[in-house]
Amino acid sequence: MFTQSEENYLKAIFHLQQDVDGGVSTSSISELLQTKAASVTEMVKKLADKKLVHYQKYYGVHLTESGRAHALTIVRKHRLWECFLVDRLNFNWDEVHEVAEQLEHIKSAKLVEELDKFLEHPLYDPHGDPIPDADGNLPKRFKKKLSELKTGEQGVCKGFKDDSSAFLKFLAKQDIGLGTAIKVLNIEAFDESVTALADQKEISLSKTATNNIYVGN
Amino acid sequence: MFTQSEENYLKAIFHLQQDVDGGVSTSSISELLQTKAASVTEMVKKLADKKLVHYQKYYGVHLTESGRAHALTIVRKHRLWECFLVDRLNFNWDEVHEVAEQLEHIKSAKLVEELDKFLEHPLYDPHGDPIPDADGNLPKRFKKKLSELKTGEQGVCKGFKDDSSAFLKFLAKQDIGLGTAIKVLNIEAFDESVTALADQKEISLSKTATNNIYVGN
DNA sequence: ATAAAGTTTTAGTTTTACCTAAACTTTTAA
DNA sequence: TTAAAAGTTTAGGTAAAACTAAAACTTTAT
Ligand SMILES: [Mn+2]
Ligand SMILES: [Mn+2]
Ligand SMILES: [Mn+2]
Ligand SMILES: [Mn+2]
Repeated sequence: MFTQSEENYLKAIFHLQQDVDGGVSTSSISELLQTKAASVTEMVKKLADKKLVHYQKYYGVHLTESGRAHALTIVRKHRLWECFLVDRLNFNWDEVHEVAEQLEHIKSAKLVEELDKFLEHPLYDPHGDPIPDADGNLPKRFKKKLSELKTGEQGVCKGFKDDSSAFLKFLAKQDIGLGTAIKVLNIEAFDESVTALADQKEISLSKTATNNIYVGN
Repeated sequence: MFTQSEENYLKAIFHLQQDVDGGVSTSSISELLQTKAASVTEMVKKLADKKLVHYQKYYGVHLTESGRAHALTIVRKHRLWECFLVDRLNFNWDEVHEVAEQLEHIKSAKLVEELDKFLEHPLYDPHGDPIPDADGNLPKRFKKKLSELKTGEQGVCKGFKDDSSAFLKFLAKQDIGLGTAIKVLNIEAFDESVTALADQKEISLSKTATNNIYVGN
């Protein structure tokens, strides 16, 4: 159906679309996919020919319904495979992403649905990211950040904006994971760094860190 | 490390090597991989540059130690994934091959070893083909064919030479699978077709069929 | 309003893995 | 033993997906 490269572009555009209101820029795609802007322009034209994106020269792209639907199937596969790796194969949450990047391109409708069944239809992946169902419906995502809590407030860790291996390893070191209860003890006026109680333990988190942690109750 | 295409060539040469004593011919590779002979010649030169095969113009190729080692890792992955699909995801044995052709190229040493552990170190895949261990050691393969049994002899089905979907579906229809006991009742002098008792049921098998079924006791 | 800065597109290359057609080598069989 | 057939390699080309360099366009800042 689609090439691996086309799928990577669709997924990238899907993710970038969530952070902007207008079209997704050539440069943001090239940055995310580690390619040059010129390569993006070329591919984007091909995707437009295939009616997967709307493309206005110089003003970026956005996914068509068909493009979005396909992007969601890739995201679904990526996150299901991450569940499999963590829940069944003893991978750590900070080492599944690169493998899932490969596995998400395996083409077999039956494989995805059987994997989903095998994992008992998980709603969130090991990083708290929602898994689209077979029809492309996304469970709600928690979008309140730890940095938005005031002194004395508390929340339960529901997901992470940055899921780089570096950040995930850092969180693991502080014993923060999905479900960890975090109470804000103090917010430093100077740099907005936070002193917090995470599962009884007192820790200190920079603004950069608190901005990348989603909380709920 | 290696491209998907290079891996497919290595695996093809590995499989073809088992049926011939001299070098593996360009045409046999091109037939197996559904490419043209000219493409094979090109790739084979590249593999020779990388010291994965020995290549003598006009006399075919054979794997070097390094080429064989890598071919074995791909075969290992292919067969482990087939086990996973059949044993854990409810795939039929005749629908796993194409998916395993994709999965065998996923690059992650940890994934292979964890999958092997998860499956409890299987020795044979769903078609009775032996799974190389992490060091590249292959369990013994049964190589006596059903067509070699004489009237009155019996054997237990241990594997299949042809594992095309068509043949596997045919076997399933006759209720023949790994472990099925088969007793030869009669061999037709005319075309060497066999009447046999397979798990109490009387069935008739062509020479083509009996040539593709391996038996042991 | 215009120039500078930044971004995007176009034009021209490269690499990989294929292809066809022609040339060459080996095998076969008259 | 030799000529035809069969198999293989070489030569030259294409398509996909990347790249660089340079031109074109948009945005921003005087
Ligand atoms: Mn991921
Ligand atoms: Mn994830
Ligand atoms: Mn197979
Ligand atoms: Mn098999």
